[in-house]
Amino acid sequence: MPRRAADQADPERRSTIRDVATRAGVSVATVSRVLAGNYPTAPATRAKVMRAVKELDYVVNVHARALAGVTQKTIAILTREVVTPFYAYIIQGVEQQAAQDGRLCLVCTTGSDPDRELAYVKMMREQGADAVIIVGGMTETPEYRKQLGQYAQALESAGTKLVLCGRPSMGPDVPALIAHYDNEGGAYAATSHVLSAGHEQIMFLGGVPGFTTSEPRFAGWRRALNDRGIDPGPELFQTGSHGTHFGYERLKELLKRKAFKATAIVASDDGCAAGAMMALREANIKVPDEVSIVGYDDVPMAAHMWPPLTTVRIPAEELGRTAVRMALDPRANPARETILGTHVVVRESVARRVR
Amino acid sequence: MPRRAADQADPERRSTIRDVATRAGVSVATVSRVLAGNYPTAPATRAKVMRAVKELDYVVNVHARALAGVTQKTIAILTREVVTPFYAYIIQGVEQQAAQDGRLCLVCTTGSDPDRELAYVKMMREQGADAVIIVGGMTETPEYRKQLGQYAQALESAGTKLVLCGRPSMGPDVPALIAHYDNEGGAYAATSHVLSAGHEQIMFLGGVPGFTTSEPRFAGWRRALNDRGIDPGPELFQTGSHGTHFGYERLKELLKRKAFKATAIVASDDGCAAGAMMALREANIKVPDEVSIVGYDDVPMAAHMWPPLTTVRIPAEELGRTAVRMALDPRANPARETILGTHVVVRESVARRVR
DNA sequence: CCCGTTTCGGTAACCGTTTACCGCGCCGAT
DNA sequence: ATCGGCGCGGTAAACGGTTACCGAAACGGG
Repeated sequence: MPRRAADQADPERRSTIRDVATRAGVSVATVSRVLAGNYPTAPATRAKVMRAVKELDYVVNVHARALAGVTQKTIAILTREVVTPFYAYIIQGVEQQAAQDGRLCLVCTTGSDPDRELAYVKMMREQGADAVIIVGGMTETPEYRKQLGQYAQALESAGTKLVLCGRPSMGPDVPALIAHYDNEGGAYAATSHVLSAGHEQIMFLGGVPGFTTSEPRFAGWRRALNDRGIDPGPELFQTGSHGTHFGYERLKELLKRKAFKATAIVASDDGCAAGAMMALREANIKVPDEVSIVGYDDVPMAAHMWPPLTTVRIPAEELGRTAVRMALDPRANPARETILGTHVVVRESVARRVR
Repeated sequence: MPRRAADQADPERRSTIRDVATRAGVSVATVSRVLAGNYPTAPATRAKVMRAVKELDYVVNVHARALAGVTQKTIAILTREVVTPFYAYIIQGVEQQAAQDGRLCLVCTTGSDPDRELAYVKMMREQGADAVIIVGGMTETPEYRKQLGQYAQALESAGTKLVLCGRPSMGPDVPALIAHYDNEGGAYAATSHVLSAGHEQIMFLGGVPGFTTSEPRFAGWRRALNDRGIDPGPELFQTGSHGTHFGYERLKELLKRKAFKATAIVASDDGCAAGAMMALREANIKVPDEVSIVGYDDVPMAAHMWPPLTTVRIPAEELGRTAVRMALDPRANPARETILGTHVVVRESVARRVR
C-alpha cells in the first residue's frame, strides 16, 4: 500500500520548504533560492533540490510567501451580478487583463445591496488586493457615498486603487479612478442616426429618472433633437423602468390608448427595444417600415432579433481592461478618468421615413 | 494637516496588531482576542482596543492570519470564458453559494488552452483554495488527462476538492466530484416533444463529433427516434460546429442544394437554432408552420426570438451552486456525482405536423 | 482569614517563507 | 606565497498574526 505511505507524521500536512531542505540535504535558504532562480546555485545542488521538490510534491504556501514580502496580488471586481452581458463582458475584460499582468481575479457579487458592497471593499483591504474595481451603478444614498468615500481614502492610503467602472465619478469625496463610456454621446448618436433617416417624431422609451445610467441617455436624445430645433413633447418621453417587460407593456398600453404618435423609437436598452418590437408586431405594425427603432447596449441578442436591431455599442470588455490598466500602471495611464467612445451599429431596424 | 500625520515611521505601512496593542496599552494577545471575540474580555479593555483599531484604521492581514492557521479560504472557478450565458450562470451560482458559505471566489479564464488550465490548477494548490471547480469541456488529449489526473490526486491529498462542473466524469484516473446535467436526457426530451407533435423527419443540426457536450445530444436524439422505430438517415444528421453562424450557413447550403427534407429540426444549441431560423426565413419557409425547430440551452435570447424558441433548459446556476455544495459539505452531499435534470421549455417554435 | 475558582491579560512559540549578512573555499593576479 | 574577489551555501531575523500556557487579581464560601 504505497499510497498510504506519506512521510510519517500527519499525512494531511502539506510538505514545507523545510521538508524539502532536509530531503535534499541543503538549507531552506538554498531551496528558496533555487525555486526563485534569482541567485547563483551550483547545478548539482539545483538538481538535488528539484528532485526533492518533485518527490515531496512541494508547492509554496502563498500566505507565507506574502508575509515574507513577495505578494501574489489580486484584482477584485465587485459587481451586482454576472449574467447580464454588460457585466459579463466587463468581468471578462478585467479577468483577462489581470491575468496578462500576472494577477488573480476575485469576483464578488453584491446584488444591489450597498452593505454587501461595502463589506467586500473592507475585505479586499484585508486581502491586500492591489485594485478593487466596482462596476455598474448602485443607488447612491448619502450614507453610502459617505461610507464609500471613507473606504476609498483608506484604500488609497494602503496603496490599493479603487476604480469605478461603467459608472460616473462620484465627486471629490470619493477619490477613485474612473473607467467609463460615453453614455450621453451614444444616445446622441443613435438619435442623430434616426433623425437623418428623416424621422422627427422620435420617442424615448425606457430608463428610470435619476439613475446614473439613464439620465445621460435622456440627455443625449434631447440634445440631438434640440440641435435640429425639435422640442419633443412629454408624450414622447416614456420612462419608468427598463427591460423587455417594460418596453412591451408600456408600448402596448400606448397603442391601446391610441396615444402612440411617433414614427421612431430610441429605447433605453435593447431589452426594452425588443419588448417594444413585440408589442408593435402584435398590433400588426411593421418594423422598420412603419416605425423605426434603435436600442442601446448591443447585447448579443440584438443581432438575432427580427429585424436585426440597430443599437449602440458599449465597449464593455475594453472597459474592464482599461480599468485594470489604469489601476496597475498609473504612469502609462495618468488620467484619473478615461471615457471610452460608443458608436451605433447599424442593422435593419431603422428605415427612411416615407411621407 | 492632520491627514499627513501618520504615526511616524513609513506612512505607507499598514498598521499592525502590535501598533494597536501599543496604542491601546495592552498586549497583542488581547487585541487579537478582542477582535476574534471568542474569549472573555473586560468591557473597558474591549473599548480601548476598539478605539485604537478605529484610530489606526487597522485591518488584519489575511496572509498572516492564514499562516497562523485561520484561513479565509476561497473557491476557484476555472472556465474558458465568462460571457457565454451557460458559463455566466454557472459562475454566478458558484459565486453566490461560495459567498453564502463565507468564501471568496476566484475566477480564472483559460481560453481553450489546457496548459493555462493546468497552470491555474497548480496555482490554486499554492493558494490553498478549498475547492477548484472546472467548468465546461476541454478537448481531452491523453497528455491533458494524465496531467489533470496527477494534479487531481495532488489536490485531493492536500484536502482541496476538485469538481468538474457541466462536464462528465473523466474516469477513475482523475478523482473528482462531478456536478453535471442530464445532457442526453434533454435531447431525448426535446426530440420526443417534436415526435409527439407528429413529426418523423427530424434533423439534428449542429454539434461537433467527439465533443463531450455534443455526443450525448446526438445520442438522445437518436435514442428518441429509435424508440419510435425510426432510423434517421445520414442526411438528417448535420454536424460540424455550433452557433448561429454554423446553423445559418449549413441550412442555407442544404436549402440551396434542395437537400433539406426534414419537417423539424433539433438543434445542438440555441444559437444554431437561431441561425437555422434566419436561413429558413430568407427562404420564405415559415417557422413553425412549415418546419418546427427546437434549441438547446435556453439562453436568454431564446425567449425573444420570433417565434419564441422551444428549447431545453439547463439549470446552470443551480449547477454552480451544487458544485460548491458538494465540495464544501461532503457529508450532506455524499454522492461523488450528481446529475441535475433538464427539461424542455415549450414556446412557439414547434407546431403540430399537418399532412 | 484562607483557599479554590474564575476572570482576564501577558509571554512567547509557532505558522512557512524570503533575504540580509556572513563565511568558506577556490581562483587568478601580484 | 599571499590576497582580493567571487561563487556558493548556511544562519537567523523578520513578516503579522493566533493561541497554549501561565500567572495575577478578584471573589465567594467555609
